[in-house]
Amino acid sequence: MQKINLPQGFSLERTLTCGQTFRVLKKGDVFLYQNGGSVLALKQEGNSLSFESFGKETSEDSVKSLLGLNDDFALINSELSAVKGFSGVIDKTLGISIMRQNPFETTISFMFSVQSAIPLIRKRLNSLSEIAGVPIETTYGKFYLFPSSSSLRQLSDSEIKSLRLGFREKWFKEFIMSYNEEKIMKIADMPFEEKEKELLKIKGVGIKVAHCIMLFSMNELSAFPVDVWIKRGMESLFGITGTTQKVTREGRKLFGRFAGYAQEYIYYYMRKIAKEGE
DNA sequence: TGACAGGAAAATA
DNA sequence: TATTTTCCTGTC
Repeated sequence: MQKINLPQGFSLERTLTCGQTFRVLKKGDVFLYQNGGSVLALKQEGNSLSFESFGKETSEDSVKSLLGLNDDFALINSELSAVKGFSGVIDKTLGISIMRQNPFETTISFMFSVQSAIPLIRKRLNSLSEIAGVPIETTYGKFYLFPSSSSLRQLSDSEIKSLRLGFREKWFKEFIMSYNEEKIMKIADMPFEEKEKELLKIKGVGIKVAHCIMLFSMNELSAFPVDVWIKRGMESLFGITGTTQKVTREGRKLFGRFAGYAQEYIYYYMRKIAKEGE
């Protein structure tokens, strides 16, 4: 068990459940989450984060990077609150950070997210992991690692069918069959525009999913994924409407280099309001 | 039970 | 090039 001092206001719960990632297992006040080939048991107590690693050992630096703890939240929030009409949103969404996830799992996750609500996405990803992933025993229960590309290639047709991916199935098959880790890593190192262009070449990856991949797994904090919630938010907060392309462009222009953080805040804020309205 | 939720790609103009 | 239509599954 190791401990990390957290930045002021950080919320593990909000960060893991705000929608940027899916395969989180909550066991009481402990969250199980994969990092590389190991499973982390994470627990926050005030400004302290304790973590225990199952499988391979995990360094403190690796946990910090995963959870986006190296981001300068004071700077980010001060820049974003300079945007007229936005500080009220920040006040209600404090503690969320942008995680730095694995591009392979992130691409599949958001490919699965197309025209789907979060519980369904989670179900698909968990089934996939149970079918083809390695189980890791922890003191909090079993956790399946996300499958490697090679084990996904070995799935039978009936196993893939059992995921009930619908029209996403052909994208998934094509992606795993043509997946090349070197190529993805090369894309991750490209400048923003080229990255976006390359990601859009993947079948099943449109502008929203491309921006999710860039923001959550390729260190592009200015990416601005636009889904229905962001459209609602941008309209009600700033009067910005239009196509996904247009809202993406205007959101990036409005918020600048930390637009991705603004996006997470808006997403969390809009969903929270929607829940409270029920 | 039919309406509704949710993005990408193909079709159309 | 910009707008419209089609694609699937799950939930209520």
